[in-house]
Amino acid sequence: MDQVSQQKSPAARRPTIADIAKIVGVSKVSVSNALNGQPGVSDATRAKVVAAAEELGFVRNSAARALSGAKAAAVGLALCRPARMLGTEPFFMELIGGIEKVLSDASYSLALQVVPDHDRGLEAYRRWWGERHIDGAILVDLRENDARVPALEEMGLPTVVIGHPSGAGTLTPVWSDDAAAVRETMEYLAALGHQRVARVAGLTGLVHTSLRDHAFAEACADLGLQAQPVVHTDYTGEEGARATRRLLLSAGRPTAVLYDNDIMAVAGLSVAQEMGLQVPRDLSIVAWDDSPLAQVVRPPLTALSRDIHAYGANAARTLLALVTDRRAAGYEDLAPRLTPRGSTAPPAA
Amino acid sequence: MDQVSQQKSPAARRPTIADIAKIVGVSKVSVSNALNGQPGVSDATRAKVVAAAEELGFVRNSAARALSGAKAAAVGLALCRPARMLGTEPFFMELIGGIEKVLSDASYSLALQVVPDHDRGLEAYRRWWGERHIDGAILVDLRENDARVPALEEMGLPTVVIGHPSGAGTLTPVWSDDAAAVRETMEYLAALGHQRVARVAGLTGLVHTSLRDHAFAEACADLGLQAQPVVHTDYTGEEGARATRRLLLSAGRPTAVLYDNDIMAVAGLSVAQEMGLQVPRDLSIVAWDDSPLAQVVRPPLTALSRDIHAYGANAARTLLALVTDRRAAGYEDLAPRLTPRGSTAPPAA
DNA sequence: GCCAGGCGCTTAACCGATTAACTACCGAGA
DNA sequence: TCTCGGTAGTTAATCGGTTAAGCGCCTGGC
Repeated sequence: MDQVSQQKSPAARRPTIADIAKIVGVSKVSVSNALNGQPGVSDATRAKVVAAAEELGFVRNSAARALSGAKAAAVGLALCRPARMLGTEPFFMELIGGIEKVLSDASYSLALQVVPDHDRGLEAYRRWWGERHIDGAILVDLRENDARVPALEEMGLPTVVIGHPSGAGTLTPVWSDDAAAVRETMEYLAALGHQRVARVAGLTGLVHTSLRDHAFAEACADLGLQAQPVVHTDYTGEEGARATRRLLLSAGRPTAVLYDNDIMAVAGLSVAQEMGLQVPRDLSIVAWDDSPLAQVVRPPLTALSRDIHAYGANAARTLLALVTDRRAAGYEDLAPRLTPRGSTAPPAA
Repeated sequence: MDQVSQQKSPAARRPTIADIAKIVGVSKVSVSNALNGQPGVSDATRAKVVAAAEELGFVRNSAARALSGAKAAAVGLALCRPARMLGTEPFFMELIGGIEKVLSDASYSLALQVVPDHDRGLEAYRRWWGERHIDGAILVDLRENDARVPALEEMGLPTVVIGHPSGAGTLTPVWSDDAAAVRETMEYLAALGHQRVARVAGLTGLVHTSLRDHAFAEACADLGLQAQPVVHTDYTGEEGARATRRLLLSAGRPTAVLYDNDIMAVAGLSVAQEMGLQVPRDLSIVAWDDSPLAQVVRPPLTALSRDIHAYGANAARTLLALVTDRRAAGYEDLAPRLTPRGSTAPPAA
């Protein structure tokens, strides 16, 4: 009786190459070769094998395959954000969409984990790599002196860093020239006649934040604009609103604000309107990252648009190359381009 | 020379239980038992094994483990959305955040794939399950007569459906009572004195859309409100804006609109303001799903809020129970609750 | 007529862990 | 003294594939 209960129900057993081999009347190896397009199998045999596999509904057991040294056909992404912040940012969903597109065309899948901090993220990468769940990884939210970079280098995990080469160590970077975008924006605002431009930035410590901070300060100096405070936030609408309120109440308030994402820009727009300021007459607003959101508000926001989907796709393509050839060149994507809309104009008076 | 090149570089080889066995001087089996907390190993031996494993940086090869019948410790989610729509909806990111939270606490990971349509989604589930990559699945965007339901049933893949039981077949549903939320909202609007309430709905064919449509029609009838058109959209701000424009230009325009998500509600708000209507004096707006976005616009939007993070967490918990015990009860989450804010008021005259 | 070489297929060994079955030993109870 | 039972370990077989090596057989070139 015990033996019966230990036996798997027949329906539950999934067909293996051995089953196919028995049906066709050849060895396991021939079946394996036939199904994998390896040479050494006659067309007739191959056809019979394929037919039998089809009929049995055969699916490769990738565990067994992996055990014999095959690829995992997956890459990992540990997204390090407090859960609360995830929903608000369109950026990552679009990025993931782009990554996914390329991966699934190559029959790769994406292992995704949302983690609260970088340590947990590193842990996820380590586990995936150790367990051979993934062949490569994508690193986002690059911080200055990011501890994950040397750790991943040491692990030998093929990794693409979404972020500036300066912080990527020997890992392969995929990035866009944020400094150029800041410069372009500042020149545009200066040309409109703005003298006091403020910046509502994202998290300090992130490489791209400080790159933009830098470029912002430099542009102010070069263009002879008055130094305005840079306010750092956590990217949420709430903090964007608070930062805006503070800026607009300060003496010598700015006539233009550059926001580090569109959520904050929209929040800032609301605050300005609430305070009785007209946009763009009294305040010009520029959003970093363009999304439908930036276009549906009134006035529609002048934004630094970039094709995030393509950005993700390029990262995935680079990673696939890295996984396959063990090496790949970094990739510089297009710089975000300024898309003027109704939220920017010369300052009144 | 050929032999040399075939040999793996020594650094690349990862330690196995055999290596540990050799060091400690016991058999592989004892190492396995020691590391898994199985009985039959003395404390002294166990300690030595653990120490050696630590020192070697041993990580279990889960492929080998899976081959011996272990769980994959992962669940799958094929997100079926055109890429373009992903970024705009906070819903899924929050949902995934909630799912992830529970999964990662249980050391499970999430296999995510973004697919263009349901067929490709089903394909992904089939592949994952066939390859033993996942132990269970989560199904979202449930359609009426969804072909994926019978397919997953037949595959025997433990699945939690996020959606109403009526469409889930024998799969385990996790849902919330949308009809009740619609009723509550309509009663509230009727109590404010609205006679003409319109609805800007999501995609037709989705189970929850038609449930809401139904509840909407029923509530109109019960409350003696004038029948107003229901406009179906693809959830984007653009379509939300267009639908709103159409509604506001129609004869006997509505005094209140219920939107199926917050993006469209925000877009609708902008359209109304653009057309010179005051919200809420001339038009009341209610958004389905509350997000920071709904709160940062002016006026802040009255919304049907629900804890999406918790919703995802409950789904994941249910799935884990299903995977572990091969059975689990469905779970009805809290109905979305109406959160009145500044966008609703009695209609002007 | 002999050998080289390619084709189609086979057997053997292996990947790294798990489970089953069996052995050796020690102490306690009859 | 013999047996029973439990502990701590062993060896062998298994999961489902892949790779390496080898074996007939046929063809073609000299």
